[in-house]
Amino acid sequence: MNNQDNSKRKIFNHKAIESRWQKYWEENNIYKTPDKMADKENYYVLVEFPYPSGNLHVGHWHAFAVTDIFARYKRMLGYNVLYPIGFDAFGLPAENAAIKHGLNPRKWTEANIAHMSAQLRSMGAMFDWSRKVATIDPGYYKWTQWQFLQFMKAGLAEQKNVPANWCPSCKTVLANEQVINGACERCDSEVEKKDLKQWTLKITKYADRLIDDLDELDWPEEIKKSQKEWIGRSEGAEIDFPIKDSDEKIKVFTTRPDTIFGATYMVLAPEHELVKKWLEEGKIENKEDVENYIKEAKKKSEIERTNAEKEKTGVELKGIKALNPARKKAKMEDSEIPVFIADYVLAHYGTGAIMAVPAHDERDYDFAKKYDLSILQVVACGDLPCAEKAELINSGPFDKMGSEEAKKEIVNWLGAKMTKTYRLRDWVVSRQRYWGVPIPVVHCEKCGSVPEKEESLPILLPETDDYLPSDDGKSPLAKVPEFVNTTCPVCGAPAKRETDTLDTFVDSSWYFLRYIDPENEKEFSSMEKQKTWMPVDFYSGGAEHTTMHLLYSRFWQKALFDLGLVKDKEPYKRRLNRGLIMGPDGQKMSKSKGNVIDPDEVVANVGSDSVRMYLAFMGPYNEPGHYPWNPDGVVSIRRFLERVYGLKFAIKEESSEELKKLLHKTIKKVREDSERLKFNTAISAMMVFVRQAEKEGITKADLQAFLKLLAPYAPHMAEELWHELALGESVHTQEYPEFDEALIKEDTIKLAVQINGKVRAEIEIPADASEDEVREVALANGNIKKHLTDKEIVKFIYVPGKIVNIVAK
RNA sequence: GCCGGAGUGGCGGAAUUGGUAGACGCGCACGACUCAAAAUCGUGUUCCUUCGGGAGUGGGAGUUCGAUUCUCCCCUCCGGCACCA
Repeated sequence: MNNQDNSKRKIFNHKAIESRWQKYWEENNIYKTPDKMADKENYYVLVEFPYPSGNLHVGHWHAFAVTDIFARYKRMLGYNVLYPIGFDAFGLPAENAAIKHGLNPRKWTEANIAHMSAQLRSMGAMFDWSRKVATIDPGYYKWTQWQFLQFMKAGLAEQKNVPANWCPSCKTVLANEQVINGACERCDSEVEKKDLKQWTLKITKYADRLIDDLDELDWPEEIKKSQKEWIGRSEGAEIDFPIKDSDEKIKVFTTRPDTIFGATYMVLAPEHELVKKWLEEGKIENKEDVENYIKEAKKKSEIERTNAEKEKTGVELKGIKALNPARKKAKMEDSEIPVFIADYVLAHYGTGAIMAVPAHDERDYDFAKKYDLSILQVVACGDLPCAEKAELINSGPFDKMGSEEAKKEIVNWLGAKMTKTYRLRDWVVSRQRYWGVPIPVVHCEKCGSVPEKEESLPILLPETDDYLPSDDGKSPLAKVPEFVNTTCPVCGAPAKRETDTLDTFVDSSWYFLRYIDPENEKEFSSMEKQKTWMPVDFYSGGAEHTTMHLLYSRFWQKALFDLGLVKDKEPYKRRLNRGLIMGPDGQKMSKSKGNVIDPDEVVANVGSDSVRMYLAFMGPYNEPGHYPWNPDGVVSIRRFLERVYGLKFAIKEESSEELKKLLHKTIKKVREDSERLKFNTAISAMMVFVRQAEKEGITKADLQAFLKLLAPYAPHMAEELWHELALGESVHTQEYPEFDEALIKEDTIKLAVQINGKVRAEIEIPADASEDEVREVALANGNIKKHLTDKEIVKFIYVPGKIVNIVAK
């Protein structure tokens, strides 16, 4: 047997305890969350809902079980806490499984949801299952379609030609956010650029607000910064450069209009409209060279083209000359400048054309050197090329003016305008795959692309057995005639349905609004419910969603806000990016590495409480570090819980003053650490307390207080002991214990005494001792005396309650 | 290249406003128990040491009575952006 008499730990049967209390909680509806409770404030704790894959993994436990600690803690503090659960259930894995194993994606997904739900219940989390949401339910996606229609009517959703990212392996387009280093986010295949007609959402219209509204959010700075950089706002001017002997103009975007007098040539992207036009009109003398260059540029992948290391190439458009508008207006020499095409200028950024200022831009400098173009310094910033802002030179009327001032002055003087440009592209939401929400649009020969009637929603995803995507960019839905052939909702003539489905990130852009009103058949989420729950108070999720889900759903919320459909312009008040659990070898868990930890197995061995508490103990929850799973670590938490269980045999009538003090210090520490998500140090404090209580015994009242502290961390164990000690209904409906400030204060304190910054002694003094008293005690100390022999005290420093430092020579 | 964040024992980590660096846990060592092992309990555990001490939070300088904490320079790792005009 594991339990000998010398052990204070007591083995418990975690399986019996878990099933007993999980059943009890369910039968008594402990976690059913009302929309309103008298004299309780609502608090909404959210975790990104999972994709229903085959099995729960450790990452799911880390996400849901540890956040559950926080939710339970808030609940005990007196909030009416909503902690919902659901499934983000459309998406490629189901479809790929269907193709590979001949399964039905809906059946496959629903089976996974059932299995995962059972696994999730084993966590003993305070999920309110009555609010469960799944994006594949017609009752849910009806509203996804409905919101899409509202966006369409508001001009926020439109079908247009875009340079789309095509994944040749998934055979669908992807949004920019879903292309990671030129590869598909899902399958890692290299993504191709194709011009395709796709449904897009106008997220770019919200670029400024998506940046500016970040300021009000209680989010980690690194997330805000990443989003800002992803949106990539840059402020500058749009300036027209006239073409010589023509009415045409080249519009450029520049952040440095102050350098315009040094623009000695221009560059257009090879795809620029004007190049096409001039070629057609026969204005370009070296037509063949130019056409060849364009062809070559097309062949290169995006990654090749945007590699800064690569030597710059380009071709001059012979027969075309542009005029530098500033030099011309100031009647200066050399206002006529050559025009090039070069692939270092990108068609989809700014205006697709630049004024090149080789003296003050490294890229332009390299290019000018290579093609022997003139380089003219116009800012006194040092050795060329230099981009620092400084006083202007060789700039006619603007000489001696500083860069910043000159920017505005020059733009004004030229009659140009200041403007902003963004890296962010519109969100391409159509997917050429089966397992998603059908886009509720009908294409009619007469009426064009028209929205479905709202009363026809949901447009159900049809049953089929051919899920194979095709190379021609058509969704498998195109192969289901009963689905495709319909009538126009406007004129009633025969028409064809849109066959693309929506990106799953659309489904997840509003799920938190459904949790608060899951049964509503009239609205996607009523204003009334929003008033009680929104915005989300605390949102925990993975760092990988920073520029995907987190950005999309903020946009979605803002778009709904503008339509008067939601009450908040931001969906999430506080956001936390969680860390990652690694394999025992410190590597990312993967089947091929054989370092995957199966939570079911560990839970079977040591119990749910041990697993959730170990995951909370590994490191600070609010720092997205990488924490290796230590199999011995989870066992150590189990040992801790056995000590806790053993405390019921250590109950005595009266406990020591010391233990009482320790209890109140522990309450303070655990409470504060839980609030700041430092569950690791909260657990450490509980361990210290338990060690002491075990040693000297504890009163029932003190144990009761401790169990309340433990309850959010080890809900089953806390409940078990609560009932064994006959303390009342459920520990989880109790109020959080308060600490007594008077008990935390010490009468005497231990003080380190340093000589010249080195600790030489430790003295014990009354907490309210005066400096003179402290000095007396310190100088009387034997070791201090010894170290002060032959030395003169220069200075005596006493920082009350902290330290004594004696400076001696 | 630019911008963030981080770097602390063998390992995960702690140190809330500058005040005894290494809490708590893992691992390891020794002891108790045992025929023995495991388990358990106890003790120790940053490094060096002539046992007086000395060094020490990536490296180097600085401010301070005192620096993991503040300032400057450098190195490494992680993340975001990157031919973005």
